[in-house]
Amino acid sequence: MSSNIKPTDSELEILNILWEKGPSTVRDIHAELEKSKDAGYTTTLKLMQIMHDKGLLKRDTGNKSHVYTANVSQEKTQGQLLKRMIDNVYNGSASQLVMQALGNHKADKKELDEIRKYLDEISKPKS
Amino acid sequence: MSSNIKPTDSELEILNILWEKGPSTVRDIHAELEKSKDAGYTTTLKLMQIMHDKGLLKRDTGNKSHVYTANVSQEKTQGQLLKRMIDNVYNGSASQLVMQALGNHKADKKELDEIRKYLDEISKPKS
DNA sequence: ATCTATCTACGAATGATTTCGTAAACAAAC
DNA sequence: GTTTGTTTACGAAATCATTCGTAGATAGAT
Repeated sequence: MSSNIKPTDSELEILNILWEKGPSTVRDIHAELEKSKDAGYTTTLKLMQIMHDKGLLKRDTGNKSHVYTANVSQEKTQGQLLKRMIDNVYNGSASQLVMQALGNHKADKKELDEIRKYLDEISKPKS
Repeated sequence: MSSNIKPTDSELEILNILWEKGPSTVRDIHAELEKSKDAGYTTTLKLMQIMHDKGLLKRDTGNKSHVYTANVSQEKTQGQLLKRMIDNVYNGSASQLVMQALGNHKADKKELDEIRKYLDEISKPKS
């Protein structure tokens, strides 16, 4: 596999911002990060440079301020982390994870209905 | 919070074995671990000593071979890790995690029915 | 052209995890 | 009691993530 994604927690914070906001400079990301934690600017810069080295980000160096973009999709990353979680924490049982997620986080009625609908859909033999 | 559990991957492997097998010596754990990876005996020992220092394990030093037991429950640990995952990876949306888990890991019919039953149960106003 | 702001690059310190070698304690067998 | 094998304890190396200081490049304003 060329793609075995395992971002750290800090890297995930940055990816989340990039997924939501789209292409951003270090300054942009740092401004967002500062809302919830405090870190030095060069810390954020270094993190993003490392992520670029790892292939998690790509960047456009055309301007003075480089513009970074996520180089991994949100869905694929979520999927990989989820699979790791199911394997390592739930011993391979996705349904057990699902039930614990439903139980602990009291989704509201609308969400539950949505899930039910989704269940029906994937149960249908024909699309 | 006295309990903010964040075991590393290696620590989780050991916890999984202890949860399944119950109280075990370092030798026991190491024998299990060797089935899937190779690590030195003293590596396993050191890991378990650190886990004991952290409060993840408790131990009985009565005999020559100390007997270790998990000092955190499987459910609580799963719950904490799951919550962290929902917050950090799914931006707080449990239902989105659920749907991706259902979609990617094609649970079989029996599992799906089980989940549906569970859904109905937690939807009921009265227990 | 010079000054000022900002940005990148680099290197190093810190801290945590993982690994393992070595020594000392211990028990069982001889 | 001495040897042999197993166990614990300790310390240190190797790796990785995180943090930040400093230097040099760059663009814009005066």
